[in-house]
Amino acid sequence: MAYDPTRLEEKWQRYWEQNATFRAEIDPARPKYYVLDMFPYPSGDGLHVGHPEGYTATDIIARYKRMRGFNVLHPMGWDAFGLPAEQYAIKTGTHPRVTTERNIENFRRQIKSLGFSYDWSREIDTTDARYVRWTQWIFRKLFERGLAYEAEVPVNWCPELGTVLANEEVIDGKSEVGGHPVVRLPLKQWMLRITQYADRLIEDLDDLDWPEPIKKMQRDWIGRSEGAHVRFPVLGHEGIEIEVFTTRPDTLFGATYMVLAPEHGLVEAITASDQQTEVKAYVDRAARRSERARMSNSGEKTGVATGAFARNPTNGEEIPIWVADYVLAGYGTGAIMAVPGHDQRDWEFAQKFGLPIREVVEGGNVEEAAWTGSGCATASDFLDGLETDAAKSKMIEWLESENRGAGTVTYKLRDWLFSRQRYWGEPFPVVHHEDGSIALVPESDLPLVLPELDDFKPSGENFEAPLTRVKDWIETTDAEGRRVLRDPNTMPQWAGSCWYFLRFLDPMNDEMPWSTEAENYWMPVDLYVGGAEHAVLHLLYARFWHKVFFDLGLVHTREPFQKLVNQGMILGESFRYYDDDLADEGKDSVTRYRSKDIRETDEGPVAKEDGRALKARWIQLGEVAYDDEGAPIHPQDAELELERVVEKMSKSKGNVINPDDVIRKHGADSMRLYEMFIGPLEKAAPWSTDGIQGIYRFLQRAWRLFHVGDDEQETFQAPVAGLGTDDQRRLTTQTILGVTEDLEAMRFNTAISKLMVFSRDITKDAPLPRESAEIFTLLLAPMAPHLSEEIWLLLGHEDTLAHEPWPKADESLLVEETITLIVQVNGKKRGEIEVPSDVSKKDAEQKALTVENVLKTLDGRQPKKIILVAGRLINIVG
RNA sequence: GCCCGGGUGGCGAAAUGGUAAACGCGGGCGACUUAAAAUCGCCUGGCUUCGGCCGUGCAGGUUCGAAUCCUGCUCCGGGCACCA
Repeated sequence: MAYDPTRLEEKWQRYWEQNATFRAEIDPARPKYYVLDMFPYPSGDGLHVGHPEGYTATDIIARYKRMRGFNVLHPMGWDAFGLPAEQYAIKTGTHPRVTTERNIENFRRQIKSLGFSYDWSREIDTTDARYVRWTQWIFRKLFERGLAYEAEVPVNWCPELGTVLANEEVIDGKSEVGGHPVVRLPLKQWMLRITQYADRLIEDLDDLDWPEPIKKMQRDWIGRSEGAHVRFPVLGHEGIEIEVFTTRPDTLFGATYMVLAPEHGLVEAITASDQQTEVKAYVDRAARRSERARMSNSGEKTGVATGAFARNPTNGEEIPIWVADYVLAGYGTGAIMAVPGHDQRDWEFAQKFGLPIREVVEGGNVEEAAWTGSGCATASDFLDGLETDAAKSKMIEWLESENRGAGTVTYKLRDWLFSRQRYWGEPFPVVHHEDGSIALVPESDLPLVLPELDDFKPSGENFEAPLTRVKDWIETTDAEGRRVLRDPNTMPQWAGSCWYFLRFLDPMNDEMPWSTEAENYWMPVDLYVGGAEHAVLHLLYARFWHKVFFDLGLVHTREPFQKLVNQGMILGESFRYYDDDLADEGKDSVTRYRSKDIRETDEGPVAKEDGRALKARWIQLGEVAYDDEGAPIHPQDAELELERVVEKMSKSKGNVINPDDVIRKHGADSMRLYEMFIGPLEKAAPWSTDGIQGIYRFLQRAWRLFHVGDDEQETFQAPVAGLGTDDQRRLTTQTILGVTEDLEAMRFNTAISKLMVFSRDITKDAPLPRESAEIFTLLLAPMAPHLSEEIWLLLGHEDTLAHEPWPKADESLLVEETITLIVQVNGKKRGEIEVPSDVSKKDAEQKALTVENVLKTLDGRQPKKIILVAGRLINIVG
């Protein structure tokens, strides 16, 4: 039989399933290894080639670790609540549950077709009532601990989506999903007190084996800063003080004015009567300006004086109080002391409005720019002469002893806005009493399931969730028969993914979310692989919940994910041109442009010729035509040359590769190997339709190592008995060492290249020996499991190779009697010499100096110095 | 603006102080074939007066020796962005 991936892959996938080959059970006698993928949201588009990249990497590690004797937990599931299903429901009336089930079905089929070694008996679905029950159970715990609370907060309301979004889900004033505009308004919402864990979320990063940039992004996101709170009394308003936060208490003597954010609560109270109109106008305007507009002209400072003054507590100076939107209401206290000498923003503001600038730290020239570095304090009374750090401490001491302020820590991280005005999510397990108090739904009543609904539209105008309309669900009675209201909000999609890695440990448990026994054995996750887009959101939220579980005694590790790897994106090759059909009318008179005839401007692409506005267009991958030189051209217009662009795959760009097609044509093993071969896992790389051919050829060559005859009449040929020649044994040993090292370091691309070298050279001078044949099959198995299992069977083994021990290398075979040394003169290669492997420096030198080319280059000069690098080279300096 | 990551053949890439370009794609030549495909073998950085010379974004530096370490610049990708 010729190599027929479809036949083999179906056969072995069936075998693994029927024999439960990858079922994982707790076994205290063996070391465990938990390897996890970020589980997918099952979208309607199905899998794209990007998904299997990370899944293949974890699968190779899972299979490799099994062969190394580990008890491997490798599960898969579905993060299935989410906006797309709900939006599809709004459009078509199809219930999200129906869409979700269909999509899961398709995802499962596709993922299974790649032959991953998941323990499917542990499959979970976050929308399953048996799962939702425990998500709600966890919410109860959060509520009981005071970590969940309701608050009237300014939220990001997205009219288009009809819901609020977390700060993290808003990018440049637009929703991360769909790019719809977002406005700020105050609403009552569920919040989770993640800020209480801010310090631990920073500190515990230190011991994690994560990419440094991801750790840094998390630290920056939490944004811890140390400083002081200082209270400034307002003149003429007995008892009113403005509290500010500063990281530079050492510059207090340089504070020459103060600024309140427009939203600050004291603005109205302190504004002088003759400034009322102006201040009110400014505040109103700031409220109307979206976050985006405020940021876009960040350079230009605006503001207005309140006419009020405050007293600087250190020197008694009276300083003016302004209102300006460069001070953010949500950070610190929403008010600042302005030190224009030593803060660039204050400096710019002071320049524009003619406020005094004073130097209180030496080191710069405050006439020209703010000096934000450290230095000796000056013009600061009792701080004079102290270095910045000492001055800070001294000032905090003074503030505390005078009761004017105190040292403190502030974070950029806000509490987590945890409710959404959506249908397709977990309902909150709470009821609201008529007196406004909140009670938890008793544990025995969980899960609280979603009521049925026909119309999924958000009721946009009142900022209400769709569930508000289900009166007979919302209105209910509690155990004592009192009328109570359920909460119409649902949890955000993050809720399910905050703890799914724990549910995998014990997915059928209906007594507890997971058992202590399972948690003790399996946790933490040893390897977690997923996209870098989850660097802050998912990973921060999941770490937060995990720490709460730790405090509750539900888990025994501080951190859930010991090692994290971000896989790079697989990019697509697309073919672009431009036209002037801006309104997409498809009219006949459209003019098309080659990429070289356009120019990018801030407003978008324009024609170089006449500057008219253009729109980018793409030709679908399969429809591109080629001219005689092989250059891509428009299928209907041979004159129109297309531009090859490597970019993220998307439907609109026509560059999406469907894994089903790839598997049909070349098989799952080829797909797996190709994705691992195109480059380092962490790096983005373009999909190449030609490239997979090379991998397919390699697998065919591997197959033919064990077969004779032509395509029609190929029969298995058993390897010859024994260990083979010395060269064969050496090559086999080198391959074991190389592949093992590469797999340990997750360098799959170089591991594959070593197997290619083996398959090319092993039969060069002698037929394939059994020893090498078996070793090769086992080394290839984690990467191309279907092909390897079939060969293993042909070699006469009855059982799967999934639990065969990993080959051991006999390193003594690598020791050679003679080696080749490179001979360099002044660092340049001039020849080679054969020497005994334990050659002395003297002997090597003597021999090197007989090489004709070396003598010629030296041209009679005496060697000044000789460097011998054992086993590699000898360098003669002369 | 600030902070990361990166720049090596026509392309994906190897090599992290010691022979630059392993492995693969693409291209060329040859074998097999009536022919083609498939397969197998060899060649494939540039220049060359055939001795060599040049070559890892650019300019310097450290070193016997630098893609690798250091300084400055440049371009590309990502993150953050008035956080006091």
